[in-house]
Amino acid sequence: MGDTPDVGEPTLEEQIAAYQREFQGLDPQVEKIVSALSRLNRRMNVAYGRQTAELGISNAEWEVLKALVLSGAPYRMGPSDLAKRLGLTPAAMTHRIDRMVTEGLVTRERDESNRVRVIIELTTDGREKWLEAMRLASVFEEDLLQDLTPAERAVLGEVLTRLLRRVEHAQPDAGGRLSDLE
Amino acid sequence: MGDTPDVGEPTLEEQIAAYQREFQGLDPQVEKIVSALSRLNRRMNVAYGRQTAELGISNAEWEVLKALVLSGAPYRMGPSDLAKRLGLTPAAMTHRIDRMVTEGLVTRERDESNRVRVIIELTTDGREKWLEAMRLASVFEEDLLQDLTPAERAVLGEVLTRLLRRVEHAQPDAGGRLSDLE
DNA sequence: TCTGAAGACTTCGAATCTAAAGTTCGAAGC
DNA sequence: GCTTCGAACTTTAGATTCGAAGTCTTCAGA
Repeated sequence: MGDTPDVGEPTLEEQIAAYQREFQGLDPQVEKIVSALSRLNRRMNVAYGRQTAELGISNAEWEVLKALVLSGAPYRMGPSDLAKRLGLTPAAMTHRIDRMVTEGLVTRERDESNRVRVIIELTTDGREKWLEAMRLASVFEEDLLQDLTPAERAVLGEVLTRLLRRVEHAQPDAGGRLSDLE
Repeated sequence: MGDTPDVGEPTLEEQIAAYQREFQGLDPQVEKIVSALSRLNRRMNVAYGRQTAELGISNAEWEVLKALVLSGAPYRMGPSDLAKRLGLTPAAMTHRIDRMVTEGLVTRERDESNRVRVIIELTTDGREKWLEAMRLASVFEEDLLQDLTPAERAVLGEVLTRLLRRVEHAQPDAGGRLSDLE
């Protein structure tokens, strides 16, 4: 359980070695960074999923609560805005909202000034759930970064932000060769 | 659709500010690192998805090809090993293999020495697809890290590996408070 | 040999997502 | 005023997944 989480999964080092063996001309350092990023994110999502499950909500529902809270008071958004924010189709958003309404996490009502629009609003209960989830998540995150020195944290934050900007601002056929991502 | 998962998405800085506003007692630097990690990974997966789509395979199929290639020649694995490796249920693995067999990426045959077992083997075509996908992926990854100095790459790789180890070796009720992750 | 247990895979049903078609409402033009 | 177009949301059909039940094979013990 603790020591060998994934029975079939090779260690990061074994995986890098396998890449070198099967695909020539790969920079091991680049592959190490990319593989570690991917694995780290996967593990973190598993951890978040466990924590939110303890609160009786799914990871999907947590995403919706997060979007609503971060939009600021009065914690209202339309389904299509939520869908864009979460990267879902409007259809999936409709269903997800259905569930969350029956669970009392959000309310759905028509906008009286424009009856085509629908307003999704966070309930007090939904906001409480988000706060509880955040308390768990923040403890987890602090623990995760516990062994990093202040200097390491600073460098990590700066470098990751730079990489993110590079991916986000990638222009097709411009400076870099990165695909257009928007 | 999912091409623009972020039309309504706030910038990283805006999101950190929103967290500070809605949840007291959060370390902005920790949140910055965690948020950047999550976003970066999401963008990268979108990019990988586009590249594999160009080759006529899905991201899911790419994962299977990767597991088989990295297992080394003769590129054979059983369905349950593949399922463990990919984090799927055996049921999902059965269906995914079905598709890939009809597409000629892998073959499925019974193990004659133990007729309960099934052997999934990469086809030449499947191996070619993986190689093409790797060529695209490696170009993307090199471009992504292009602006990082050698020193930054070294620190990033080392720090990410350390974080990964911390998550993977987390002991319930031991040194850290991280939950058991598998 | 026979029988029961365990293992490996598949099948079945429910849940969730995407893509596309459908519905309702609002706004612009004739 | 009527019509048409477009926007916002919902509905429907198909795909993929998980959890649980089912099938087949192997192995150990009576």
